[in-house]
Amino acid sequence: MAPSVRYPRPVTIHHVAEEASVSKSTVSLVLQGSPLVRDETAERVREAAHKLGYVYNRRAAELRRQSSNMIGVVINDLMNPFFAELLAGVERRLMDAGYIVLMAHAQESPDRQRRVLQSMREHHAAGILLCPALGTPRSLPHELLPWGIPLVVMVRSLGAGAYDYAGSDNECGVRMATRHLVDTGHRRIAFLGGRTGPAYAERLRGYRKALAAARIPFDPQLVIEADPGRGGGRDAMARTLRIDPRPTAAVCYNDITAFGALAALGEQGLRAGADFALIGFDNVSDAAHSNPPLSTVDIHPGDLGEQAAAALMARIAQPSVERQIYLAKPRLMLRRSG
Amino acid sequence: MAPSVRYPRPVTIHHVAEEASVSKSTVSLVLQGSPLVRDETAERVREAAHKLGYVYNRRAAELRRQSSNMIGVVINDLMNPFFAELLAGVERRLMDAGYIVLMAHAQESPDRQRRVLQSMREHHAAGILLCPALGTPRSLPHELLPWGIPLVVMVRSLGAGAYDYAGSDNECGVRMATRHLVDTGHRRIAFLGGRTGPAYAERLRGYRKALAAARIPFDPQLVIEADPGRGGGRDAMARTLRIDPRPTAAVCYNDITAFGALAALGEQGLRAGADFALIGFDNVSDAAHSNPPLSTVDIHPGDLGEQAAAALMARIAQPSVERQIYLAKPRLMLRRSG
DNA sequence: CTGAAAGCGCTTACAG
DNA sequence: CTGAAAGCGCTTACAG
Repeated sequence: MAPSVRYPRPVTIHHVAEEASVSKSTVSLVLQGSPLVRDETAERVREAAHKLGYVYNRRAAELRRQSSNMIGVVINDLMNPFFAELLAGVERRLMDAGYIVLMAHAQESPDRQRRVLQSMREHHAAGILLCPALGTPRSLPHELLPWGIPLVVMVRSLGAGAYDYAGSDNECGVRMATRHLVDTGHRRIAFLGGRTGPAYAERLRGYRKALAAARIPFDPQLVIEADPGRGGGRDAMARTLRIDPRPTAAVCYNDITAFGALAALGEQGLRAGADFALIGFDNVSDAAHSNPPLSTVDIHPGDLGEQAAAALMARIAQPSVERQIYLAKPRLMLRRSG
Repeated sequence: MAPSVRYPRPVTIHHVAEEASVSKSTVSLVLQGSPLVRDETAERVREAAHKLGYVYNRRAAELRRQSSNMIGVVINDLMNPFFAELLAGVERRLMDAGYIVLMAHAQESPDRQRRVLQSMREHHAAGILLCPALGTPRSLPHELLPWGIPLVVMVRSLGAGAYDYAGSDNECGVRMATRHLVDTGHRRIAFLGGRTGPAYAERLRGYRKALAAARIPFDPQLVIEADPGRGGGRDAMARTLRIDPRPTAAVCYNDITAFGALAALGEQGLRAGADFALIGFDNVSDAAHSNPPLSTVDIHPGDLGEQAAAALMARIAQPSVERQIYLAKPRLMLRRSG
């Protein structure tokens, strides 16, 4: 059960009204900056409020007017800086617009995710920004429809369905990266890391398409699955270096996978860039300062979060707007690694 | 002004009561799992609630009983994985205890911080976990006292004052790291990165004490100030390598500073560990997979967040408990870099 | 064991 | 321009 705390009785508009010798309604009006109240009266009310240390009770106000300025945002992998940056972008935009965020970290657990969603509903969130846990049923957006609370899905697509979405063009991004590797002379190019999830399939497709375009036969041996994290990237690279004939380049599922791969390369005394070409995906801020700095596909994580927030706010303002799909346009960001 | 959204009229306990042919009070009772209601009746009520798609209005309930299960947490630098991990720990513990978190990213702006604090107050947060923005007045905890809302300060101390605090033993951690460097034969040891803030002073002191203990004269030229980030670490290391005679080792203000330093080392064709010994501070999860893996002072970021949350919950449960101070015990985590 | 009533702190027509 | 009254959805003594 939810824990609770009691507070000392606060000063309310009632007390302010008394102090200023007006009615509660008048106080409420001036608090809302209504022009209906005479300046002189308004000033008296404000002074009384200040004198008594009045603090607005937003919960009471929102209950009465059936509104809310809280937005639920659920993130599933805060350990990945990509999501931390996404969250920062979301929060920045929302806060600037006067919202406050109810944040939950579902840790890739669909069950935990379900619970926080329910909790956000009970708290009357005005909208929800969801970056779905791996394994989230595709029906989720549809299930939330009757809740009547605006939703935008971020980063991980949930298949066809009439929900707003903000993500990146995964296929195109990886295609560009792979093609760059081909253009710089590589033939044995691995696809490193990742394993499941909507983004994985799209990125892998980009890899295959670029290969096909260059008439390089697809070799399943070169797609090395691994946990989509640093450890996974490290393992994946270690395995890659044992393949015979050895690949000379790789595009990674995401930046942190690439960081792990950088570590593995270092362990073998190999230098990314010189001895092995490596490209990541996301362009988290760390990428500019890794050893060596990572070439990557830039999808502007923070900006993506801002766009998602903007889409949600648009949906809230106008529930009937047509379906919004924002796909960050990937840009190849070449640094030292590839 | 805060934006707002209207919702369709929801089904309330009133409707459930009608459907189940009981009074509102009875419905409320069964919703709370009270043993005062006959099983048969309770079951009928639950069925009615389910049938009508009733959803509990927590706001209304909390307004009535003057309680809250929302905890405000303000983080100031989400771009630093240390804080992201801290946040994840906080959230994990809080959610498991039935709370939901109101999260804000003040981005090191005391003004922004002030606004979100105010907003959390208006929303009746049951408690606040604050990792203060750089430049936060030391009087802040004292100013919040009359708010009557439990507060625990995290990571960055705000000087003397009667507030709960969860952080790490900075001085001790850096002393251990410096001493390790001394013990492995280094004499010219730099202190890299950081510039201001409470943690900076403490860490620098640890460095000086370790030097003093080893009878190595302190050389101000070897403390290289820089932004406490990756870029700063990179610059700082570049500058360090130009010092004559050149230092052979460094302890860094934090892990991301060390990551930047790793990059700078790589640019010069130097290998951390072999050519230059480097130790970080925090032990963020990336540290295990950097190139090369980073030796660092482990203060268990996630755990620290959990402890802070636990302290807050203890304070909420018992407002009169004596002052709580949790200092993570640092452990030297030796990997490849130093 | 269950119901009628008051009240949490606000807003919002509606009179005047 | 200002006040009295009803009501948002719940909980909680208090009767019965």
